[in-house]
Amino acid sequence: MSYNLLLVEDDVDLASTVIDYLALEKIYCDHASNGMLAIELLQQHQFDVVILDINMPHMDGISVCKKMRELGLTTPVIMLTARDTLEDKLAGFNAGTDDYLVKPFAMLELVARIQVLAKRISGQTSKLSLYGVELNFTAKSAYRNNRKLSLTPTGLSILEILMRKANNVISRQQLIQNIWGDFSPESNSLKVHLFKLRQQLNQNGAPELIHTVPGQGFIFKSKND
Amino acid sequence: MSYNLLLVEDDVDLASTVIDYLALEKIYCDHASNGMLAIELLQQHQFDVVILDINMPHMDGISVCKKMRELGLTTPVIMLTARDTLEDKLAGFNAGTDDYLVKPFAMLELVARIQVLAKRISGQTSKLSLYGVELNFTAKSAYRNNRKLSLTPTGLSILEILMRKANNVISRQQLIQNIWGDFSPESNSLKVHLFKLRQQLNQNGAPELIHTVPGQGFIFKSKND
DNA sequence: GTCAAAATTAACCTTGCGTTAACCCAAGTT
DNA sequence: AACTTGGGTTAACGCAAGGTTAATTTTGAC
Repeated sequence: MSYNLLLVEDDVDLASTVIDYLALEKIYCDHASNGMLAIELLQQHQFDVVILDINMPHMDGISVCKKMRELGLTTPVIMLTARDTLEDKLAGFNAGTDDYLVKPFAMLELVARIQVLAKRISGQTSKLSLYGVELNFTAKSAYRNNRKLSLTPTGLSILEILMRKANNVISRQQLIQNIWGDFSPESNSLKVHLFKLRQQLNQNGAPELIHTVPGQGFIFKSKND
Repeated sequence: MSYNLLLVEDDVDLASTVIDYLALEKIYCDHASNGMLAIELLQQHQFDVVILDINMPHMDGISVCKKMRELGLTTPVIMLTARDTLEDKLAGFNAGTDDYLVKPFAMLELVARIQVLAKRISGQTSKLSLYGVELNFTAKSAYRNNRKLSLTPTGLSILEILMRKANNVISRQQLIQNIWGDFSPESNSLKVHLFKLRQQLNQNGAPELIHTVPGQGFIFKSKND
């Protein structure tokens, strides 16, 4: 998995050290040497995470973060700083940062924290694993408790739709829309697909995961409570 | 905004210190003294964030977190620990934690980090919570004191209408208008719906929340005001 | 063109929501 | 006291939504 970052850091040497290291981890990193530029780039491109140095001339990291949030930019932010007093940290969180890392830090810790944030945002994984159900997109296969399910393409896509919105009710209409697009079968096709999908999922008495919410739709979750 | 946390910590004294402090911040915190119990509680209830001590007998925090993720529990985790080596941290992130805080830590920092994680969740699930009644729009379900109510679509929408205008009287006409639009049933349908809704809300002697204002309509409020 | 897999259809069964009507109760009116 | 009015409670019914099964059509690989 490769991520797309923005590093905001006025110290060019430090910046290139970080960028080079992250490149080894397949994390690609744009660089902005000041806050103004950062805001501009953020408005033009989509980043997974922003790494923000606090101590910068002109516009410091706190202000950049505040400005971002004011502009409605919700990209996760990790603040980097040498200052580790509680006051500084609170100022950071107050400005809307998601994480706060004190220099000197280990690159591996930065990478770990980047991954946590990036994973949350981009649901773009090739595998989806939830409640013992594993969905492998590249292999187009699904497992429950390590037992392979035999699903048809539509069965698989129904499962995917439900799992991606786990714990959310999906209406019949939404399902139909997502599977068939604007025009769809006229009869109980969906019902049959759902039935067969559940049949596969619930082999040997495994608990139901696709719950019906009468009059509302279906929901993928562990227990019906 | 009030959050609902689970603290997993075997040291009961420390636990109650944390819980008491968080209570001041309007953060309500259940307590599990061991990993097993934590997993069980997590499967039964919906928490915004889990605070997980790493160093516990029997099942340590790392294992608890791993187990959670295996089970598909995506609740954000903050690990608390006295161990601050890079290895320990990486083990934590590898197990699927969202944040890692080294003891001793400032309560205010913990609170700040809780809020960051909780906010991210609350952005994903839209809820309305009032007087112990929780309305989850994404799951289209309602709870009172964590007990699930079985409501029909109309029941749910009546509850929603009343809760959105809590402490205001809603006339019958307004209710009918909002539920059925311009043309509506001719008989006592609304009465029956209301009756069934109250029946669900007031199970095991819970105090009435939907009060009748004779000749005016209905009002959602707690008794003592 | 054949064949198997997948999708759709139709028919039927089961569940449960919404509506209705009928009845109950208390308070106010005549 | 009988009647009216606003509201609460209950049971019954019809119908739509959902689930199940089998048969038929479509698709796509060979």
